[in-house]
Amino acid sequence: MARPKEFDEQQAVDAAMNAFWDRGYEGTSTQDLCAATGLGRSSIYNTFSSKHELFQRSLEHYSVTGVHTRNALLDTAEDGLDRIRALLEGTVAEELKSGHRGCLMVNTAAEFGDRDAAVNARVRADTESHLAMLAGTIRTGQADGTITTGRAAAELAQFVHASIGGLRLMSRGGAGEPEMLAVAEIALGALAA
Amino acid sequence: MARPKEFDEQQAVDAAMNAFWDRGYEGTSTQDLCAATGLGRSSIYNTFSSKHELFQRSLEHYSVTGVHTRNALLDTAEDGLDRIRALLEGTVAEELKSGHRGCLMVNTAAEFGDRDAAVNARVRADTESHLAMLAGTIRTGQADGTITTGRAAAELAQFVHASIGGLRLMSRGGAGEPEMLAVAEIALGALAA
DNA sequence: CAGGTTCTGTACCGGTCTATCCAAAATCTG
DNA sequence: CAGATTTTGGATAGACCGGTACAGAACCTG
Repeated sequence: MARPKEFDEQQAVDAAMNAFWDRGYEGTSTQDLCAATGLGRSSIYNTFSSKHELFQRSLEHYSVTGVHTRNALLDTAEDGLDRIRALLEGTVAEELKSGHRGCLMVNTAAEFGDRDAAVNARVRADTESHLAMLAGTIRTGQADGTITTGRAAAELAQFVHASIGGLRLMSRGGAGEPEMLAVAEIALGALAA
Repeated sequence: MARPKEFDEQQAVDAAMNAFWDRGYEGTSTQDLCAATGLGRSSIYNTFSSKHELFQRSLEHYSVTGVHTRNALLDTAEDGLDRIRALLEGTVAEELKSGHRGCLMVNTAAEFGDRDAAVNARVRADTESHLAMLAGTIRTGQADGTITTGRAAAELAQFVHASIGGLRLMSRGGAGEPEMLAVAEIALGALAA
C-alpha cells in the first residue's frame, strides 16, 4: 500500500458535475475543474484520466442522484396522478431553488447533439430509465382510476417527460413560479381520468 | 466608392447560423466559420468584427426566419386548434427533416445559461414574440370555440411553448415520429374545448 | 525506521483558440 | 488610366487549451 488520496472521490465528482452543469462541457476548462474540486491537475488526471471521462462520471452521478430525488418525490403522494403532480411541482421547486440551471442531461444533449457516442448513450440511458419510471407510475394511476386509460401509458410517459423538459427550459429562460405551475397544471389536466 | 464585397452578407450569416446550430457557440471555431461561410478570416472580422457579434446576428436571423416559418404553418389551417396542431406537427416534421438539431434558441440557452446578457436578451425576446403569437392564436381558438376557455390564453400559450420545447428536446434525443406525434396529440387534447 | 508505492504541485508540451496586421489585389470615381 | 478606398489572403501574435513529465512529499507495510 501507499499514500492514500487526500480527497473524497465522490465529492470531487459532485463538484465537477456542478461545474459542468453551470458552464457546459466545452465551457468548463480543466482549470475550472481544479478550482471547483479544490484539486490539483495531477490529482484529477491521476484519478479520472481525462476531462472527458470525468464528465461521464459526472453524468452518471447526476443520473443516480436524479433517480433518488424522483423516488423521494414520488413517495410523498398516494395515487398515480398525485405522484405525477408531486414530480412536476417538485421539478419546479428544484429549479427555483437551484437558480434555473435546467437539466444537466438536457444541457448536454443540446451541447453535444449526436457527436459523441459515449455521452449520447448515457443521456439516452437516463431518458429510458426516467420514462420507465414514469410509465410505471402512470400505470398505477390508470389502475387506481386517477389517470386516463384513453392512451397507452408509454405515450403518456413521453408526454410527461416532454413536459418536464419544457418546464426546465422555461426555467432556464428565467420563467417564474406561477407560469411554471400553470403549465404543470395544464399538463396534469391532460392526464386526468 | 471602392471595392465591393464578393459575398452576400445575409448568406454568410445564414451559413454561420447553421454552423452554430450544429456545434454550439464554443464548439464552433472561427476556422469552422470560415469553412461554413466560404470566407476568409479577414472578411469575417472585417464585416462582423467578432465571433460573438456574428453569433448574435445568427440568433437574430434565426429568430426572423422562425417567425416566417411559423406564420406559414399557421396559415395552413382555419380554426384556432388546427392552427396550433399545424404548428406542433410542423415542428415535428421540421425536426425529422433537419436531422434532430433541436432549437437554436434552446441550445443557446442551455449552453450560456445566464452568463451572457446580450445573448440572454435575444433569447428572451424570441421567447416573448413566440408566446405573443401563440396567445393570439389561442385567443382566436377560444373565440371560435375550438380551444378551452377554462384557462387564460397566456397560460395556454406557455403550455404550448413548453410542449414545443419538449418536442424539440425529444427530437434532439433521437425520438422518432410516432412518439413525437403522440406527445403533440396529447398536448392538443389539453387545449381542446 | 527503511523501502516501496502512491499522491501532489510545478513546470511545461504541442496544439488550437480568437483576433490582428499588413501587403497585394480588386474595384469605383474622376 | 490614376488615385483613393476597400476587400482579401496569409502570416502571425498572444493567450489558453487538454494533457504530461518529473521531482519530492506523504503514507503504509514490514
